[in-house]
Order: sequence, then C-alpha cells, then structure tokens
Amino acid sequence: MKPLKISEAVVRRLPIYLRFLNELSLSNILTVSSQDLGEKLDLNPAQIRKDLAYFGEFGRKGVGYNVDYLIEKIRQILKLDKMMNVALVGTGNLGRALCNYNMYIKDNMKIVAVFDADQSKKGTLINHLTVRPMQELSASVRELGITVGIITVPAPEAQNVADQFVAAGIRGILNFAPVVLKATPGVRIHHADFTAELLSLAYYMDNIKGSKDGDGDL
Amino acid sequence: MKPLKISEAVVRRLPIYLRFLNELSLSNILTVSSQDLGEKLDLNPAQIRKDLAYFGEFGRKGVGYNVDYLIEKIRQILKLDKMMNVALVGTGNLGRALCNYNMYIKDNMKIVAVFDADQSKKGTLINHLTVRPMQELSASVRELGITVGIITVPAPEAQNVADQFVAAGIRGILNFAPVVLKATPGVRIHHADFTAELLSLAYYMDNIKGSKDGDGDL
DNA sequence: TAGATTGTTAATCGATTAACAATC
DNA sequence: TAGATTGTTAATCGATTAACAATC
Repeated sequence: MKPLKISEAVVRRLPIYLRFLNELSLSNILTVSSQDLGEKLDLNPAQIRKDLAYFGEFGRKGVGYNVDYLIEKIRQILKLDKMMNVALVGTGNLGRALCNYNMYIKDNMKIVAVFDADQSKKGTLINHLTVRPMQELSASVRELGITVGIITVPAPEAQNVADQFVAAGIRGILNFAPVVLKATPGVRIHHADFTAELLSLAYYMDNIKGSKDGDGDL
Repeated sequence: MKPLKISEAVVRRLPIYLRFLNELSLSNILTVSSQDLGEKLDLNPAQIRKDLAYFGEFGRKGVGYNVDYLIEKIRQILKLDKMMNVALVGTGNLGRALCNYNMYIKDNMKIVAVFDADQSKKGTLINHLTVRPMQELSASVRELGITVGIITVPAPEAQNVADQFVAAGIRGILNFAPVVLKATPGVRIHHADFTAELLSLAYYMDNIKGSKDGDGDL
C-alpha cells in the first residue's frame, strides 16, 4: 500500500526523531506536536509532519503525536525491533572505543565479534570479546548470524576489509576510515566520516562574522 | 568577485576531493580528470566540475586538473593553510581515542587541550596531554588560541559543554554526542553522529534484495 | 463551540545532471 | 588537426516550506 520510494533525507531524520522521543518518554511526556519537535530538533514542523506521513497517519489533529506510539512506529520503520549482530574489524584506538561504547549502540545492535589483521593481537580481550584473526571472519559471520560490519582500520586497508565483509555475506557496513568505499549492489554502506566533518567546519568558521570578502590575510 | 553563496552540499564534498587528490599526489600522479574523480568517488563528473568552478577555473580544457595545484586551491578554500588549535571535552573511550588518533586530524588541526568534568581525572595523561578541569576552559582557550571544540561527553551534558565552549569564545564545534545542539549565531556546529548512521543503516538493509512488500516476519 | 494541530496539496527553492561550445 | 575535457547554461529532478481544509 505504501511501496512509494522514501528519500534518503527522510530516513536519515528518523533516528533523530526517535532519539528525542525516547527522551520525552523517559520524562513521562505523553504527547508532542510537530511544532515542539521542530523547535527542539531545529527542523521545520511541516517537514516533520510530511516525513512521518510517508509511513502512515500517526498523529491526531488538534492533539499531536502520542510519544510512545510514535516511538513504536519509528522503531518498526527502521526495523529496530529485532537485535542485529555486528562485527568490528580494526582494534586501534577507535575500534576499541566502539567496543567499550556498546551501550550507545545497544539500542538494537551489538558487537558480537572483533577482528584484527595483526596476528599478534589474536586472543587479546576487549570488553569481554576475544580478538579474532581475519581468517575466521566468514565462519563467524555465519555462526553468529552477523549482518552488520563496522570498519575501523586505516584508510588503505578499508576497501579490502569491505570486500571481505561482502564476501562473508554481510548486508550493511558502517565505515569509519576516511576513504570512499566502492559500493556493492545488495550491500548498504554508510560512512561515519568525522575527519571530513572537521575539515568542512574550518570553511565556515571564519566566514561567520561579517568579514565580507576578506581576501586579505589579516 | 565571488561572494556568491556556496551550498553546504558543495562544501561538504571538498574534503572528499582533497583526500583523494592527496592520495594521487603521493602516487606521483600529476593530472586528473573529473571523469576519473567521479569514478573513484562515486560522483557525477559534471557535479565535480561545477563544484570546483564555483571557486575558480582550476582545470585545463582537454587536459584535466593538475593534482598538486588543485590540492593547494582546495586547501585555501577550506582555510586549511594555518594550523587550528582544538580543545576536547570528555575523556571517555571515544575522547581518548580521538586524542591518540590525532594523526588523522593533524592535517591542520591539533588537539592542544583536554578537559573533563570529573575532578578525579584531573592531571591524568592522555597522549602527552594533561587532563584539565572545566574551570580552566576559558583561560586555556584564550592562552592557547583555541578556535575549535570537540565534544565527547554523554548526551545529557553535551549542550552544557557547548554553551561553555561558546562562552569561552570558540568558533566551531564538532559534537559526537547523540543530541541536536542549539546553534548559536557566529558559532558553527557540526555533528559526527554515527549512532544515527547505524540506525538508518538498518532501514536499508533488508529493503535491499527483492523482498518487495514483505510485511511478513519470516 | 473555539483553539489547536494534523495530513496533504501546491508553491518554492535548491541541487544534480545533461549537453555542448570553447579550447587545450 | 583530432581527441579530450573543461566551464557553464539549460533542463531535470528532488527536497523544503507555506498554506489550509479537515477534524480532534
């Protein structure tokens, strides 16, 4: 009934809604309007209503949205109902941080296996998880029902790891390495690219206050 | 001559171009076409040409772009010429990882001061940096000429830290906490929101292969 | 009933892509 | 000269916002 193509921009806002709704729910707030949401999330209320309306009629005119009901609906849409098992490759600083982090992700994703190409790390413990060698990747993915892979290796190795994930049958990848990975049909790749985020931040920083054209170097 | 407003989408692609150009330069490749770039970065060549053309005529017809020249130009555009000093607040797993990481960021940004609200962490060493108490934030920002702040505290504290950054005179913030921060005029805020990235990944994962409407739960 | 707020259509705005003359 | 590739205009596509009837 709604096989209508949903734009990526819309899907990317859903987790933002969800997160804030969870906060409201914890504060025992029962109802919220698109107006309220818009103010808190810095978005246009019309946009929020439109986003949600793609998936159904979740609100009540004159009243707003029932917080818990909307949470339930968004979780369904994002398929956060069932737990997904995650593999992480690359046990450098960032990889280890993410393994310990887990609590943030644990909403519905859990890192259940950790890998590193460096044989000397084999067997090391990271937050109750034993570091495994890459040779075991395929077998682990199968045995543990892993569907998501996280890449936290240095940039030059990232594509190789991605290829191994794909070969092992993983369905989604979150890549932290600062490279653009070649996409494979049937496997979704998202980039968590904070170095790019930092570099583009620089662009806006001096542009901000009324320095007009400013081609001088001060 | 070009005070023309550049779209955010364009600016966000520049670091991606820059990164790949740096790779090419290291491989001693002198020239690159928008075609080549497009293939490697999974972008439309016309878009790349248009993006670059906002800032000047950097290419040569029939030839392409000189790699090193283009690198230089993009660095100028993004204002990566001079080093920017960065403060980081929150020495949990992620914060510590970023401090050690530095190499990736060091292109032009350097974490020069680390803070934590937890007094018991005061004086701890993280990669040659001493953890400071929040009371010292303003003074440090002034003394060390810090212009960028990174937030790696738990979500409920993030807005408070952002406010302190703003009060201290910081010009740009990169926020890793999973909350939307209230923007302040004159201060640019970017979000490094990998939990949202993970949640939206879930949406696309089963949609991928031809499971059509699939309202069953298999 | 009066006030509030949704869902949705239409209008606007912006970003991407195609196409091609200019030119190296 | 012939082939390649830019810079740029025009066409297309998509996303955001405004406006308002429906209705709680």
